[in-house]
Amino acid sequence: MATGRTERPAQRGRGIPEATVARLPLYLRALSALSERGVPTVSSEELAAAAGVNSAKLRKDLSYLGSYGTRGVGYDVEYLVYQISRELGLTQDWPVAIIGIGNLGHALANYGGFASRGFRVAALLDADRAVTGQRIAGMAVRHMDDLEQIVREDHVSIGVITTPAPAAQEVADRLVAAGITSILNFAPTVLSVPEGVDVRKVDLSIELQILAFHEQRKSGLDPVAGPVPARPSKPGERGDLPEVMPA
Amino acid sequence: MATGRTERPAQRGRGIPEATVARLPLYLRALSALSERGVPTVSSEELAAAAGVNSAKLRKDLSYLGSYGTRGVGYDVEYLVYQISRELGLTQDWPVAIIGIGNLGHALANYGGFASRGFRVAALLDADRAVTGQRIAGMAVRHMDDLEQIVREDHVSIGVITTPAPAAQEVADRLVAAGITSILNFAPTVLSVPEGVDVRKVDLSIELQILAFHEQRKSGLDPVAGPVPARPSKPGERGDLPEVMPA
DNA sequence: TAGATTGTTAATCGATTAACAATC
DNA sequence: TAGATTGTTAATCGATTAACAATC
Repeated sequence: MATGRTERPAQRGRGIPEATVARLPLYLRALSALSERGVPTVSSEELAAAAGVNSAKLRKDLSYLGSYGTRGVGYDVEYLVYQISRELGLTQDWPVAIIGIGNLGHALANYGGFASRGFRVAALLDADRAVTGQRIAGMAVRHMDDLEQIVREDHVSIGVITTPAPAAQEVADRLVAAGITSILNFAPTVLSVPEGVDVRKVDLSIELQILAFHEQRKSGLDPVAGPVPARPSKPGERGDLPEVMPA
Repeated sequence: MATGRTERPAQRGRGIPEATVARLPLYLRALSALSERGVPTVSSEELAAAAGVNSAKLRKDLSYLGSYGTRGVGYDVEYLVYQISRELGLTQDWPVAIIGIGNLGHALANYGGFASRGFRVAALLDADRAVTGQRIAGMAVRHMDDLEQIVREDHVSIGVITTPAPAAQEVADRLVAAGITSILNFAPTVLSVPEGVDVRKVDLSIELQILAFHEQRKSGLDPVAGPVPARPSKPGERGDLPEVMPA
């Protein structure tokens, strides 16, 4: 193999920080919008504003991919779209399987945002025979029994779990056994998976709880409604009297 | 006001790191499960395992709330549930409005995970008269025209945006104007809001893109499909020939 | 008392940011 | 050339982690 193969800029390859990877899709989205508007070039200042970050961070992030800008000019929109897409692995199509066709699975099956970004919903799966066979978004829902076959034949490497929480771990185990190495988990459970399998989670109620925390600070009140549980008494402390909580 | 009011442990109050706040809901979920099983106490090691973090991080996180454990014993499950709930502001009920009743809004309206965690879906709203009036999860969908009234009367402080992307900013503006100060945004857009308004976003396709990035590294291939856009020529460089990309 | 486990310290690591030399 | 803007450096900030004294 020629030496050129390994002569990547030092920062490329494995070395892209996770925080940067997580922002690349934001840049890509902003760039796609510019591309559709026919904008040929964009400065780090403009692109950063469109993506909702500051320009120093944007430039640092892009520098991990290489030197794709032009000083005094900015970045070529199309070229940068391509470079980021390639870095994220979106120049190929990723077949995705959705497991658990309840309300959320149903919504995701119909979600247009996947197809437009290099993902293809290859299969909808459910364990309930009352659901299998139904047609959703033009696809028949298949039974979980077909999982292994589908993964094999359609080269599915990403699974999306939208089952109820109690079923999620078992589904994850089956996905892993079938050869899937990336899981997007919507069930509110911690999944345990072997090394080498990536799990990302989306938890709707966790996001709300984080908002509630900040909302509480804003309103200034420290509201305590309902009974306050007794602090468990420790040996050496005076008894079982519920102590007054700091208001 | 008595001085005791301000004698909080130094680390309490404003000082809780964001990363810690984001993990408190995880601990709460794990603790709730333990509570339901009737487990009276738990060690940092056990709780950390249940929440999917390491125990040093868990102890550090909990130490920001106060000293609620007992050395040699662990944490009282019920007591810690209460303390975390209080810190997150979940001892009160948060009325939530969902705006945009498409597939996703529909799914969220039916999502049980909200009610069980101190949130109450107070209203479903849509701008489309073909949708308003429909009953979903036992509630009638109201028209956007009623937004201001609903926010006022039901004391809604959290809005969930599940509209298509092009409508999201306008909806956010109206929510803010109506007095809402926390927004959970599912639309794939960067929202601009005034200081003091919190926005959190959930973007399904971004999560998939992050998975795709890592998936690509695993498979080892650096697949380039389709045409490679020409690198924009810079003055001083040789012409417009598309350069060969690093494979 | 001996064993267990917390709460905290301090070291390390990674991410953010401002500033500016390089260069178009 | 002068103005604009990148790419990079270095300082700062925040988060993670191991280790262990405190203490139940």
